[in-house]
Order: sequence, then structure tokens, then C-alpha cells
Amino acid sequence: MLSDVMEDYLKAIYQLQRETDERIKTSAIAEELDVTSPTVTSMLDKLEDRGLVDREKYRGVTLTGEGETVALEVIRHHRLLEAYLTEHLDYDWAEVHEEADRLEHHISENFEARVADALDQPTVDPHGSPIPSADLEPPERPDGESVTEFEEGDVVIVEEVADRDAEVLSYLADHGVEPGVELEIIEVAPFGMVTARSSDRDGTVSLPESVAHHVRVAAPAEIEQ
Amino acid sequence: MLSDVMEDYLKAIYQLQRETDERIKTSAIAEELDVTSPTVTSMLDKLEDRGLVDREKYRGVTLTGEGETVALEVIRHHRLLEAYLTEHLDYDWAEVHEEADRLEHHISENFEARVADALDQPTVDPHGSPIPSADLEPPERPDGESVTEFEEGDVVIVEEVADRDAEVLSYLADHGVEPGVELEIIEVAPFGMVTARSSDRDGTVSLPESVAHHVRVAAPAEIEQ
DNA sequence: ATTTAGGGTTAGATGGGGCTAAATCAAGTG
DNA sequence: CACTTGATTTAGCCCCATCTAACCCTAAAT
Repeated sequence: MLSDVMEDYLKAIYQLQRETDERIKTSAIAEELDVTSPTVTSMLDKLEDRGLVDREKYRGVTLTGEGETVALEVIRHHRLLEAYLTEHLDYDWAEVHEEADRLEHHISENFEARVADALDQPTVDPHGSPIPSADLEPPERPDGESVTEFEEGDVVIVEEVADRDAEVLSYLADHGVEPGVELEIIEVAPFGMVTARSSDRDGTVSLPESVAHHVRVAAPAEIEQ
Repeated sequence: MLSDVMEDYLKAIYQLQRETDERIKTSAIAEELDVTSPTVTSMLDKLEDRGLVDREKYRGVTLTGEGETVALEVIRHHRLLEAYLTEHLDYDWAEVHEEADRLEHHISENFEARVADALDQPTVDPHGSPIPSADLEPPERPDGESVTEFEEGDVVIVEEVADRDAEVLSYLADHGVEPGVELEIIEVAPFGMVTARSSDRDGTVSLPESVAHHVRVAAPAEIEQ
């Protein structure tokens, strides 16, 4: 049996691996989970003992297959919960993350299955993030890329808004940046800020680099393949 | 902030108090929660420090007003979850308890409110147990009494089936003993076993004293007041 | 009033998860 | 190629919830 905290570490390592392709460093995990480095080190010891991470001292960790499966299970729970809360319990897009974060460790296989049934086996959550399938096979890397990769004049469709901060998400929703909307890129500033026009709102919206980075979009043509 | 485990202790003490009117003994709590007595003693120390129980060493505890409020909150969560799971997620009467037990500590006020809304502010759970109101005022003692208090020939309505064992509940459901059904008492054996005929099934059903004790019923006349 | 049975409490250990301070390693710099 | 810098690990501590073993209190029985 794994503790909630261990599941959180595995999930964090998984998410960090999606971003970098490199071994994950102690300090990155510490920052992600808001704990100190020594705490991370000692937890990595335990995860290594259980065969959930591959570790090279002083050089970071990667998940083993088993560790990845656990991470995918937790993420499946999380995203199913987010979807269920928005669709059946009237939750707002911005507030589901926190609730799902607490519940994800405490639902049974049975609960997971019933929620998935109620939603008709969904494949994405309300933020456009892919929900791992029930078999917990590592999912494909999704289409599209960060909106920061595009240029003035490009027209793109928002695929995913991966930010976890409720305030940021509320702001984005208010300014028409949600999965499914069309954005026309107006400007990409040298310091990374993206300004765009949403098909959903009048006026424009500007996103600092740190926010824009979490907005994954695809060119319409790319989608049709 | 209270830990999950502290909440469990307060809930257990509350439930035990409903049954006895006396101070609750260490050993009773230990049995209820399946831990050893020393473990209970040390937890009672902590609960006393926080003003949640009144304690007399060697003589047991009672809940303070504050402790009772916490217990009621947990029980409200538990019973709302049970009701929600059966009504909206296709759970069976018998299997909700376990799931609710794990989730009850991890839902927010917001979640509680949305679930209560979805169920239209229910007042009883699927077992007929009263759901504490949102203000967490100590509820009235419900009508009726244990079916063991009745006699051959009495006709009663089942109000509550308070057993927590899934196997027992399945058995009872299969034999027509659920909240709302009418029972005609056929026999009360000297060792406490109750035999009855359910309005819901052919044949009779016999309940050993330990099970019958958890079946609260009311005489039809009593209900109409 | 003394004894005794049985439960309650104290003592001390364990494992989980966290911290700070000190030591150590990896890498880039002079 | 030695050195400095910055991150990582080790060492040692804390609190929580649990256990077993040992001790002690209460109440009932003699």
C-alpha cells in the first residue's frame, strides 16, 4: 500500500517528466510539492526501495514502469473527478482542481468506474487535459504545442489550459480563453507575452509568458488530420 | 485543524453515546475503531487538550459541545455521501458505507453543499439514519425503537437499518427488510431472535438479536402523529 | 477490609512525513 | 587543474498514530 503522500510524489515526478525529458531533480520536486529538499531525498529513498523510481544519487530520478502506472492512476482519478464535478455537481472550471486534489487518493476502483460510466468514458477533463485510460497505458503526447510557439497572425484552437491556479483560470475564462475557442494571435512580445483575440469575446487578452506557457493550442489544419 | 483519525474518534464516541447515555470507556472506543486501548488513551489525551472531550481518568469520556459539533459534521458528510452514491452513482444500499467512510474526511464545505443541493436537502440516508442538518445542531432522537422491543402480532414500519456490515445489509435487502417496509412480528425468541413477515417478500425472515438490535421500527399509529 | 480480576494508563518502540544545520558532491570558472 | 558555487545528501530532531509490555487503579467478591 502506498500513502497519499507517496502518490503525490509520483504524480509530481510524472508531471515534471512530461515537461523536460531529463531526470527530475530533487529541487524541482521540492518546489512542486512545497517541501524542502531533504524531505524529498528521504522520500526518494523510500520510493526507490519500493521500485517506483530509478535513482542516481545527485543526478535525479525517473519513474519506473510501475511508478508511472501509479502516477497515471492518480491522474486518472484527478481528471475524472474534475470532469464529474463540473458536469454533475455544478462546479466551476476554476475551482475543481483543489477538490480533486484532495479526493483523488480516496476513491475506490468502484467509484472510479461509476464516475467514468456517468460521464460516458470521457477522454479529456474540463481543462482539456487527457484522462489516462482505464488500462493505465502511457498516453500519446497530445497534439499541438504551447501558444508561445506561434506568431502574429496565426489562428489557433485552444486545446488545453493546464494552469492549476483558480484565480488564473477564472481570469482566462472571463477573457474567453478556454478549450475549444479560436484565438487569433495579435502579438508575441520579446519577453514572451502573448496577446490574442478570442472568438468568444470582444477585445483582446494578454497572457504573460508564465501563463501562456500552459495554454496548448493547435492550428486548425493540424486538427483535421 | 483536526486529523482524519481524530474525526474518527469523535464520531465513534458520538455513536457510542447514542447507545448508552453513560461515559464512554476506552475499551469501547478501542473495539469500535479496531485499535488497542493504549492507542485510545493517548488519543483521548490529545482530544482533551483540544477541548473536544470531557475526561475523567479511569472513568471514560463524553464529548464537549465542540466535540459533538465535529462529530455531527463528519456524520453529515458520511450520510450525505451515502445518499448521493445510491441516488446518483448507482451504488447499492449495502456498499455505500465503506466508500463514504473514506470520503467523509476529504470533502469541502462546498462539496457538501452541492451534494445536499443535488439531493434537495435530504433528511435521511439510505439506511433511514437521520442526516444532521447543516447548522449541526444536535438532532432529536428519532421516533420508534428497536424491533426487539415489540411482540408477536405487532405490525410495524421499518424506519432505519443501522447495520454497517455490507453482507448483513445485502441479506436484509434480499429478505425484504429495508426502510419503509411493513413487518409483522411472528415471534420473538427468548434469546432475542426476531422472526417477521415482510410486506415486501413471501415467507418470513429471522434476525438474530445482534442484527435485530439495529433495526429501528415504529408502530404505524405512532407515525401518524 | 483485603484481595483479585480486568480494564486503563504509562513507558518505550516503530514507521511515516516533515524540518534545520552540517557535510558532501558536480560542475563550471579562473 | 584546483577552486568555488550551488545543489544534494546525511545527521539529527519533531510530531503523529500505532503497537507491546509493564504497571496501576476500580470495583466487586470474599
